[in-house]
Amino acid sequence: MTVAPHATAAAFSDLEEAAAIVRGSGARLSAARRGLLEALFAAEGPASAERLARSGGQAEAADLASVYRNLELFEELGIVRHVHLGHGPGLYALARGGGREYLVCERCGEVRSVDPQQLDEIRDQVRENFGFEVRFTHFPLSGLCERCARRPPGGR
Amino acid sequence: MTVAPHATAAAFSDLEEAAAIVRGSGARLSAARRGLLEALFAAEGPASAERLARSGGQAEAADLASVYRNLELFEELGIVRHVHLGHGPGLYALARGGGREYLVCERCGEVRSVDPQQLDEIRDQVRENFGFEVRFTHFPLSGLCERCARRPPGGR
DNA sequence: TTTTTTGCAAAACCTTTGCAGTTGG
DNA sequence: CCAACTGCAAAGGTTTTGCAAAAAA
Repeated sequence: MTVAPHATAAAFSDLEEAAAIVRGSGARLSAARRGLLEALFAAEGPASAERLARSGGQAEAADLASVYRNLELFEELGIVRHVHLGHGPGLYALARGGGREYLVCERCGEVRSVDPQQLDEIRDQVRENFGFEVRFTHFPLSGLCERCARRPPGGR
Repeated sequence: MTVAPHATAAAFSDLEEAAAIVRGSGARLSAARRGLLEALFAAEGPASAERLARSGGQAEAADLASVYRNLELFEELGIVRHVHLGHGPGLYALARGGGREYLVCERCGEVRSVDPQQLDEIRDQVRENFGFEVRFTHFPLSGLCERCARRPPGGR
């Protein structure tokens, strides 16, 4: 239930800068870590550990255990963030640009990624009514997309 | 990712009426199912399959596979609903009284269950801005509770 | 009796952990 | 060289599936 404590968002705009953060933390920049950074920069959206392991550059997929360990490290360093979009594995993405927030359709699985400020009005309202400081970065805003909301329930 | 299609919420107010729904659907009212219904009615809040299996009335815990199969059946019949409150197992509760919606604190795990109408203002706003029909019955509204929001990040 | 349901065992899925060997600095 | 890191293998927690035996109608 509890979320991993993540450092304040790191500032980096390319692979070299991300690598520098790793080195700067005292951790080693191994081949596996470089490969994982490549995979993260190559991904267009949040990707599973499995998918990142396969796209690391090398022909053979990287070891999943190491991928998870390194994603955890990167998350502590503020390079990566992970999100749970419904059921299925957690998805990891670079923690750039203030982060995205997510809306997911429970019925069809459609994922909409939005800029945090678009949700500020809603954030204000939840804060007023419940004292909750809402964020949809780790668990998304969940509901029915426009299309699914129009179809009657039970329809798949 | 996709959510099980659930029938329109069934109307029942005690174990006998829930049992009648099971029978009425053509399914058999076995001892295991009666025990699971008892466990559901005895639970004060959403409970894991594991916990329900242990509290079915009998001394020995019910078989988990059967519990999951029956919870799925009950969900199709509109007797039960399940919710994912953060990490950890799914939690199951009777689908009575229009259902509750949930706010969960990402940091401390605090769960706040609220009446759906308390969220109508927020629902309206999300519908206007994104066309999304939001509901926090299956995946909760996630954020920081008042107390945690005041503590600086990284503090566990 | 016949069809449904159970209980057990096994597997599937995602993630974590232990450990001996390898590698980065 | 030595601590940090990897790869493999195994286990952990949750949920699903296959199947023969048991129970409901």
